[in-house]
Amino acid sequence: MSIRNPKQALYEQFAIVAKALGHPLRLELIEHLAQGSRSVEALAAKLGQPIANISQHLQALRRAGIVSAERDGKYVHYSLADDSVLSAFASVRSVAERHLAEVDRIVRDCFDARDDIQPVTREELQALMRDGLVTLIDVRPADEFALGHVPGAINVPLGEIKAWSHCADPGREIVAYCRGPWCVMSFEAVAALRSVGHSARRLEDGMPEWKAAGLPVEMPA
Amino acid sequence: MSIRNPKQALYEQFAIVAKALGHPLRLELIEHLAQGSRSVEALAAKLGQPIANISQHLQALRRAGIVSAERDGKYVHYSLADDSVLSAFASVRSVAERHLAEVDRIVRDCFDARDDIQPVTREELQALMRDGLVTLIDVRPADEFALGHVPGAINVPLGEIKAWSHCADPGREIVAYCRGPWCVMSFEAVAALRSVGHSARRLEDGMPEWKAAGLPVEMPA
DNA sequence: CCGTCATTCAATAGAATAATTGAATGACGG
DNA sequence: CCGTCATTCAATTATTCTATTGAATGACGG
Repeated sequence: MSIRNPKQALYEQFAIVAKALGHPLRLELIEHLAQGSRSVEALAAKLGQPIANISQHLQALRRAGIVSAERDGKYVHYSLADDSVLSAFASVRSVAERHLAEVDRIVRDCFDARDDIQPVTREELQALMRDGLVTLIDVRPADEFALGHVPGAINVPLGEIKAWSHCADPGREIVAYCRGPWCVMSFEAVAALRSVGHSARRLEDGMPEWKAAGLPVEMPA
Repeated sequence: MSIRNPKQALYEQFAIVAKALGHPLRLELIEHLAQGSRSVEALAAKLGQPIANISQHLQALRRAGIVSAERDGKYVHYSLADDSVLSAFASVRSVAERHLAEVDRIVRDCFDARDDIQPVTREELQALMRDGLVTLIDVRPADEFALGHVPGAINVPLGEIKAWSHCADPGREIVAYCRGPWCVMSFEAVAALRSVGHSARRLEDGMPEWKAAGLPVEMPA
């Protein structure tokens, strides 16, 4: 073991944080925790993974200071340490988006048919909502909607989008949002709505980014 | 191999980037590359590591889109892909600084004696330089100074600081900067200058951050 | 065309990480 | 106090990562 100067010791700590971000499952955990705090069991169900595996990944994230855990009776609720985690995630994503050819390829293959849909910015949406010009739908599952959503949004989980679209006013534009910038749900919702003749667009990013931008969040009683 | 949906495929790419940041040596490479582009050999010398090892780490960084390589005759010059890398590094650092107790400990143990020195902000420094009130020194090695420095700064590598301090005007405040926020050199320079009676402070962050903020950089012919 | 030199590749051994399984812990409810 | 249930721990195996060594590549200079 070589003698470490303070800088190297610090860099080892920074590396612990980066390493904790360096696994797709853990990134997905962060995305879900960004919606609100969750028990181990709930996260395991969302990700379709064994509980012990999720528990260990969560502990890795906790050791890196990325999430914090709070015991509540039988359950342990995990949540993101703070918004700096989201911004670290966003920075890493930005590097990948700019410089990895594989990211380009995936986006082209899977999202390209939909890239003519210019996302609505948060400012734009606020203006549209203020003027009552659009219907805003939150396509996340009901439990995530319940943990906080954009004021005025109605919850239409992805599975119910087809049924809901028949009742919606066809002359009114629809804006959809979900968990975050690369969450497929809002892409799919917009595609489904457009396929039955609705005018629909995505909101840029998702709920966590809305909240991190300091915009109001509605929480059901 | 399980079937991957597009989101998981993207998250694997993001994880590649984060994983590449997840090693202390690679973080140190990024710090050095942030000063300017470098050959493999030069980086190996700076880090005191075998060339083959550095070469492999650089290739890991390149696969993650973090650095780019350009052949120039016998030499291959590596440089940072762009400023998004610096901001990713900064985000990771920020998470570690906020949430890792070990980072606190290291900073307390190694930098605490100097924490009464409020760093000078970039704006403050610009005003002070405009009014000619301070002497600005760049305590990095001469080769890094040559790759770009703050206009008006004079190069006083750390080893020469003691000798230089005798010639410096004792009535004039000195501001020192180096490679970045946790580069020890400017801390040590300030400590050395204060120990011989000078009034000295650190600039916040270092050269790469100055440049990333869009401020002017002086490059010798 | 050949030697030199910077860099990369290939192969190895050792260390760390990931997923799985089953057992242990710790808190609630009767 | 006992059974139940959410979570964590411990142990195992397979995989990946790291550092080192020595050989291969590729470009320059004579």
